[in-house]
Amino acid sequence: MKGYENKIKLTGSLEDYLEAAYMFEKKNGFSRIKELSDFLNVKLPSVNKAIKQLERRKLLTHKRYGYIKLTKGGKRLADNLLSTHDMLFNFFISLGFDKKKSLKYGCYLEHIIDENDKPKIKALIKFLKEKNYGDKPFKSD
Amino acid sequence: MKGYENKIKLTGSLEDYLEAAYMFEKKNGFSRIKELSDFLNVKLPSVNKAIKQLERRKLLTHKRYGYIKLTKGGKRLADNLLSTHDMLFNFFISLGFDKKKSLKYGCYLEHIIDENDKPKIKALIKFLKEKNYGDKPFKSD
DNA sequence: TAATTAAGTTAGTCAAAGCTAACTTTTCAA
DNA sequence: TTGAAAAGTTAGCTTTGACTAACTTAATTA
Repeated sequence: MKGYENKIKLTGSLEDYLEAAYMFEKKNGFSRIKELSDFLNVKLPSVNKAIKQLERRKLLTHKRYGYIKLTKGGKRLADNLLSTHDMLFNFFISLGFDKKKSLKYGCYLEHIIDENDKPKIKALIKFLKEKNYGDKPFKSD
Repeated sequence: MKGYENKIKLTGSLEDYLEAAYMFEKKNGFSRIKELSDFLNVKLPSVNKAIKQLERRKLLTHKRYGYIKLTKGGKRLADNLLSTHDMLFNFFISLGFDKKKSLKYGCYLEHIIDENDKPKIKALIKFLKEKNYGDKPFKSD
């Protein structure tokens, strides 16, 4: 039915796995358990389990001992996750936080931020960038 | 030993319980399981268990079937948590988010925000308040 | 003051998300 | 081409933080 949105609701953790898999796939055409393990700083069996769950939800396919590839639906979701991720990272950067902190804070908020607030955040980034806030961090005392 | 800081590290969840208990205690002189349950939207046994953990860590005392009161150390910690909470709430308000969202986003970040970033955030709030950003929310398109 | 209701407690269940240990498959180099 | 190393898998454990069901204590009110 038109207009019907099949909301796939993942946990924050599963969103991280999907997002990372998508990143590697964009770079190399596929991703593997091992690189996700290294990237996300979790052990191989943790990745294995997560990938199985994403497979059950039809967000990706995983050939035993082989490649991981996102499905169409997985890509659609991951695209949105990644753009949210990037947006929030830029948001904190434009507020003057360093890269490490911007990544940390962004990575937490990306799982809970409301879709309706994204335009506002984008507008804020644009505004702050124009003011060069990131380049002229506040003196804090 | 002077200069030695005994870092009590709580989970985000336990921080929420301690913070809420402190809020009620400031208002009424003590807190109770039931009001924490209502306030935090969890069942009575969940509060009970959390309170026991905070008691083990000597952050509060709890008389069976009775009052909850923070210890000196509990108050010191809770004071810091609460001020972080308020700061982040104000931060999002000053960026133009509504109260509900400001609370939500603040409540997530308060458990992970770096102590060193607080002065920056305070400075940002001050700056944004002066510019009246909260009152003139961005047109998002 | 006895009975009912509200609050608090205890025990045990569940899901999420990590882990280790032990095993299997694949890959690569001698 | 074979055998060691790397990658992947499986099973089962652990912690956190919620829950329900059943019970006990305290408070209230008829």
